[in-house]
Amino acid sequence: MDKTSRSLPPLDLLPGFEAAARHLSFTKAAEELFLTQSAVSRQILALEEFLGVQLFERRHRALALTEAGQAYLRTVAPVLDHVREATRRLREPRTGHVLTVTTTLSFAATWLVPRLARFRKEHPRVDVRIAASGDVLDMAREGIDVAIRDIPQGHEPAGSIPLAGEHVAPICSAEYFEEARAAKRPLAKPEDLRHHVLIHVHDPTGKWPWIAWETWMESSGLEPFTTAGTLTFGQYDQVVQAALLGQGIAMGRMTLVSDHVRRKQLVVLFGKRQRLARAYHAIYAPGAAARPEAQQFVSWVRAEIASRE
DNA sequence: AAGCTACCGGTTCGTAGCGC
DNA sequence: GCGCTACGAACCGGTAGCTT
Repeated sequence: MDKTSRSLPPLDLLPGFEAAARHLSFTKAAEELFLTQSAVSRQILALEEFLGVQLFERRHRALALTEAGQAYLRTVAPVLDHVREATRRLREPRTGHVLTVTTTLSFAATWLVPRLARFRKEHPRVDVRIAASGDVLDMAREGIDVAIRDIPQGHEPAGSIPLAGEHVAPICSAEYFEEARAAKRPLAKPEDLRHHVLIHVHDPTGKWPWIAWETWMESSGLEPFTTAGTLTFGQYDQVVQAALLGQGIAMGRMTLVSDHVRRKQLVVLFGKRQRLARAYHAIYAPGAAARPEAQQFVSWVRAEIASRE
């Protein structure tokens, strides 16, 4: 097979390329890879010859990536990271007590991470790894044991375990609530929101309509109205943080903010929580349901949620 | 199985260019 | 001039494939 018919380059050249691109130095790449500078230089030359494009601009006492080199690095680096991670997972001692959990960034940041120490206390032999991502992952391929996701009603995958229904309600910090009352701008009824700043999640693609203020207003039978201002954040945990700091009124996802409400740091406004047609579920990866640590983790999440509802 | 050969990927050593 | 860089030639050792 000649090189023009090969779709992959010689794979042993890629770590040299990645290291040289990262350090922008053949010498430093060589030190990292326990090779000589010359060997790295030859690897890069061989790769460039295979690809038919120049990856580096050789300058005096300096190295720079060409545009092609930058583009190639953007693809190659994560692939090598994946291979390294997969290799590490295969080679690490099989203690059987490492549990990898994927969930959304918002659930990880606002619910899971603050409670994880409690799970560790109850199950000190289980090492939990959190892979927070909004993407739907291939659990088997990514080495994930358990996923926690909020799933629309009717779309639950077979075997998923319901954890908690999702409710939303306007929330603000207790201090903000009191100050608003003292300033004669009380938060007694939904219409009072017009005198306050509303905190939004930046959602240009409409992925999370159920936590949009517009949806809540519509469901509450309110005509759209302008408010004193808006604050917008990219992630839901930032929304919660802003509400805690008294920067305005946020749309509270009750499962995620229940601890703050219980500690009276956050106040649920207008006394009414809207139930959404979606709920948090735990999903086991194929084969993971039989692992005791996976069962322990899911049971613990259920118990934690139930105890705070 | 043993020997030969070609090839590959590495090293060593030397060269050249440039900035300080 | 020194120190750092990349590059190239010559060479070495291991391996795969072929021949006997």
